[in-house]
Amino acid sequence: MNMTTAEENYLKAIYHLSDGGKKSVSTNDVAAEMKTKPASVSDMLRKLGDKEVIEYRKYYGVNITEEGKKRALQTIRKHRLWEVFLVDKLQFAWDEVHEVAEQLEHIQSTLLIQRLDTYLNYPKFDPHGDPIPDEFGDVKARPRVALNEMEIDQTGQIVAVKDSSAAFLRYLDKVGAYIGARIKVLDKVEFDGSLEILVDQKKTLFMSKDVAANILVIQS
Amino acid sequence: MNMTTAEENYLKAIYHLSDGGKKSVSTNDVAAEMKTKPASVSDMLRKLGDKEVIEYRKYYGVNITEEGKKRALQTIRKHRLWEVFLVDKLQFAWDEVHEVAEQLEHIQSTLLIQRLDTYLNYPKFDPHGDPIPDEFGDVKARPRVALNEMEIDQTGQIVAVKDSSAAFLRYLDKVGAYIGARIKVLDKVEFDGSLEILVDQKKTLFMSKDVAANILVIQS
DNA sequence: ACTTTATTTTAGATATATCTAAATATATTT
DNA sequence: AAATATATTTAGATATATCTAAAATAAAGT
Repeated sequence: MNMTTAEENYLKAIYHLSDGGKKSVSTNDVAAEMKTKPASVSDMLRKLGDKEVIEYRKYYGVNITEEGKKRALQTIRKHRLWEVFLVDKLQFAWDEVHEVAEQLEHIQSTLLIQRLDTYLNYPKFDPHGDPIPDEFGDVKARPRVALNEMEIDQTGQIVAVKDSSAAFLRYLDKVGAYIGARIKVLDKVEFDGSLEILVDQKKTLFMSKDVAANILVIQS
Repeated sequence: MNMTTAEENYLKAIYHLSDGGKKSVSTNDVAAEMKTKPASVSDMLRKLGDKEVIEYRKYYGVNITEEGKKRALQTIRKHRLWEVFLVDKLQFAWDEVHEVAEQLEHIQSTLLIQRLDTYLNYPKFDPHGDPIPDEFGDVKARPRVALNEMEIDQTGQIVAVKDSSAAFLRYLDKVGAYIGARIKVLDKVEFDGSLEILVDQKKTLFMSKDVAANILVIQS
């Protein structure tokens, strides 16, 4: 059962919005994510329901099925492999690749993806640090480390905080070190363990060892 | 003015059938080439005519315009660059690449094609020996050599004959050495200059120096 | 519980790309 | 020049993917 490009894109959006199938997703949320109208989403949900990649109850939103999850992960796998190709081989910057990868992910050829994977030497993470599912849809979770444990020149992405008090989150927000931010350790002061951090390739900030110890990072 | 994948494919077919814009092309011929019905072709020709990439007079077939030629050549350029990528980098066999390249050629990104061209080291010919147009649509003609002048292990494609008498063409047809056939010189006999030739990677045949001298080949 | 608000679906369009069947135009034959 | 054959177009469907406007349903507030 083949899916059109539009169907693949909707399924991917539902997968992401549902946090990998954990939550159910509303029509309105899908419409916002896809930058289209709820009416169009209703049409598409009916179709995806018919294909049994989602479970669709009218007026009550959708849940992705196991089959749907598998298919979404295959599309994500293709997207991220192409991103690695564009950055590693064609010298794209990591923020230039998304639009092109959105197109490339819909190319249909199992052989192509196998060969590309081999050619790229079986990468486990894309240029944004996101994990690449294997051909069975399994994802390798990247171990999280506290920011203060990272070495100079190492890069990563902020994924969580240990201390989630409002005051701490306000501070993080203020300095731009939000969840999802790309960071690089520019310097570490031996005396007090404080760090100099580059956030999103533009903003530099200093933080104490205690603050850094509360920020969890996946390395890339 | 953007074109859909279907429009690009029709335009490419018309470009090939018209021999690069030299002849006009009939609706039926396009239908046969596209493996579709003449009625569908009529619809599409009207649309391509509106976009001024072809000149369309009802009941009298089409001629491709200069703008249409330029666009067809860009699609061909992309197709052939992707073929080089698939063969050189991903280890595809030259007869496995067409279907995938048909999809890849429609990816829209000028930067992607520039970078791919650079990455592949500006190839001038694809794995089938066909020339790759440059970004302005200019094509480097590959010099043609007589088959008897080729060395052992050299490969190429039969593109023309010097003696085009019916008898000679009948002979070529009989042995499978038609225009467009891929050939490889397996052996040359020094005594009489006769050759052993592999045709289309399957059929071996022997031919005299005189016959070979009348066959023109582009090398690949 | 009833009313209001927000969300979601349906109905009816539009645009692309295709088809079959019927009509029409061109080309060929006698 | 009329009849026949071939090629081509038009008319009317179908399927996908989208939209707007109206109707229906669910959720929230009083």
